[in-house]
Amino acid sequence: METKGRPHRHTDAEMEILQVLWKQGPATVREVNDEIGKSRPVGYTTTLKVMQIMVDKGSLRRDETGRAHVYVPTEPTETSKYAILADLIDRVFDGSAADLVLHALGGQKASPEELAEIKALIRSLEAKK
Amino acid sequence: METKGRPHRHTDAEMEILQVLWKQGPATVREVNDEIGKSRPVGYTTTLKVMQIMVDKGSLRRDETGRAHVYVPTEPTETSKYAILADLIDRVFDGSAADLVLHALGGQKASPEELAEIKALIRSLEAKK
DNA sequence: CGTAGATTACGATGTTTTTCGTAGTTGGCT
DNA sequence: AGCCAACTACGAAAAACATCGTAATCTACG
Repeated sequence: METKGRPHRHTDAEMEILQVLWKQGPATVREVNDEIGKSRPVGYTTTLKVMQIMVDKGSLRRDETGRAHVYVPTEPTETSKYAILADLIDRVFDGSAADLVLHALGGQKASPEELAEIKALIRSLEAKK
Repeated sequence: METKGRPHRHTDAEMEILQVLWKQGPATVREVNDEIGKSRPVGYTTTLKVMQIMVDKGSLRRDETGRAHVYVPTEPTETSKYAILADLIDRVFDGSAADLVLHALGGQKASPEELAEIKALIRSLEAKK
């Protein structure tokens, strides 16, 4: 295959691991594997292997001081999330962030509190300009 | 691999084709291939093959009346977009649509008009409750 | 200090996805 | 009718991914 010009793109297995690291902070293979194991069976060495590949690719860094290496994403979580969104907006929503937002909110997935939060953000964006 | 319980998931090549069909409406392989060709080199039979696979999988339907078959997505565009978002919200934004929206808006990609539009939607969602 | 338990390294395998070549078909044109 | 250009069908190679087994390595503990 070819990574059609999307440098920040992660495979499914990689995304799964990133999620855990985002949620739990720096972690060992065992910790990540245990967490993934909660939702689906997966061999320890499978997780290890993918994490090693991610280090090779540069998407994870690791501290090899201790017995069990501790892994951490190279990029800040926010940076990754923005990149993933930018990619999706470009590929699916025709470049329109608003279109994506409209769809996201249309999918009845936001609570009143969340809607309020979003309104607040919009107000601050409008003020800032 | 295993499709970890995400029935509506399309591969990259499939997404690329869907995008063209979403943008241009029903189209022949040639039309789709020409469009993709604008951004990257790809063989005609490659596109053909993927589109045939998509017909097999049920994500495209085709009209075989004419010489060149005309393809169209099985699912409404909106349905697919909702599904893609739901998947992303689940996998990257921890199930929070609001979190996704916040990130999308934080990426300075929305114009004042768009923000107004979003506000309007929020108001209508709040009213509906 | 030697051994059990856990961890890392690495190679191999199976599956999915992407890619394309070749052959066969069809329709219009002369 | 016969030919040419464009199209479809199909198989198969290549690339990318995910998965795991085995071996080597380390460390803590008894």
